[in-house]
Amino acid sequence: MSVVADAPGRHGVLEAAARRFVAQGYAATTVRQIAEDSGIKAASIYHHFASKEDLFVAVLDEGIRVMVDAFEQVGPSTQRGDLRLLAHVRAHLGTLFEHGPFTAAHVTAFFTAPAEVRDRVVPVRDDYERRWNRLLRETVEGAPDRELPLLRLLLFGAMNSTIEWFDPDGETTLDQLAALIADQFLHGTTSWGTTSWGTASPKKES
Amino acid sequence: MSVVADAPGRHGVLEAAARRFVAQGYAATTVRQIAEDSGIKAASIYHHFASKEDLFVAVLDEGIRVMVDAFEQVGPSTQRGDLRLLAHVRAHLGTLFEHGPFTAAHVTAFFTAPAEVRDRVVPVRDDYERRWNRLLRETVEGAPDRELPLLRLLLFGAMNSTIEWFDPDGETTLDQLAALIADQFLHGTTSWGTTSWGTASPKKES
DNA sequence: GTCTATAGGGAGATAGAC
DNA sequence: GTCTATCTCCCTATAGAC
Repeated sequence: MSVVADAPGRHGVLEAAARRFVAQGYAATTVRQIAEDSGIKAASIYHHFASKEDLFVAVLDEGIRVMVDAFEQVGPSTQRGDLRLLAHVRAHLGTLFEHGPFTAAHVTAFFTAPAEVRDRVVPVRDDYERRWNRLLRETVEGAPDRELPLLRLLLFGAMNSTIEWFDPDGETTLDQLAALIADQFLHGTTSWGTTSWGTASPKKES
Repeated sequence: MSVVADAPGRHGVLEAAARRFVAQGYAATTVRQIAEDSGIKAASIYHHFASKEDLFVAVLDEGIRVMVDAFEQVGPSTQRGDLRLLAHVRAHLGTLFEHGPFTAAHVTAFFTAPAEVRDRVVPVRDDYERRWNRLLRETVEGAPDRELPLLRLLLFGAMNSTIEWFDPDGETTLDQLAALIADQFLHGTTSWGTTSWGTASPKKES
């Protein structure tokens, strides 16, 4: 904790804020802590952001930008259904563990914010969710259209929960975790053993 | 919000606290709010609980008790693999939506608490998680033993995420949702259509 | 078991110098 | 763009009467 960022300025503050929001939630994070992590004083935060609430919204906006970017970079090149879904699952997990703390804030801090703050972020979330609905419609065969949003919510639930227990420095790689999740989502657990994904290892505690 | 409980006393305080913690998280919830919802003054809270932290731990302890109770009541009567898992998925969803706000606090409020508070609850969580590991070992065929905890985490992620979007008063019943989740977990999404689960309907917003 | 009163601390945010 | 100093508010928790 309390690691001073290399470069201050607006983006340094934004990243320090994201890390604190992820670790402690919105309410438990103080502007003074964010300032200390950024290497400046609390009052200086207000030169970059009008309020703690605005700072939080800026963090979540950046988180969505990272997610949409990663989604776009997968591109339509991978065409077969299963591999295409796998590529997007891997990209989503990448935004949680490899592309800074901004996306993780959506998972761990979003619901710790007051409802009025959450409402300001919902519109940008919708865009990302629509991309996934479209993707599932094109890769999942058999499921009726009206159930796709619900299947997406279950897949998001499984993917996003990893932020609470997966250790990216453990035995299992993100590639293996993505393969496991994509395979489980598409084919379930009873048909196990048709593919081998290597060893899986969650953190010590739940 | 701010609904005054019918009966005060220790359990009234506990339930009011659980509701607030679920809705706002640990840090954003004040002892004054809990007192107001319970129909007493803030100072009176401290007659029942030594601190806000103790009150929070008591809520989570009760949440685990509800979960273990529900798990036990399913019993070993349902013997076929798929139906047995379905019964436990249904029971777990029941604790989230039908048995008071205590279990929901584990999903929405647990990670909003300071780490020292979370650590006090981890031991009681372990018990419930072990039951599920045992259940999956007996109902899921094919998966290697060392991957079962990871599959459990994915299933928990999917089940627990429902607290963020499922509307128990909507078109879909909890029975249908449980069937959908159990079927998806065991058989995936590509073999869809072999069973019909009725209409699924999440809330308006994500 | 609940109350009034209050201690003691820390929060978000602003004013104005440099 | 960052600082020091400070305002105002509300938090958890305690003391002691009833």
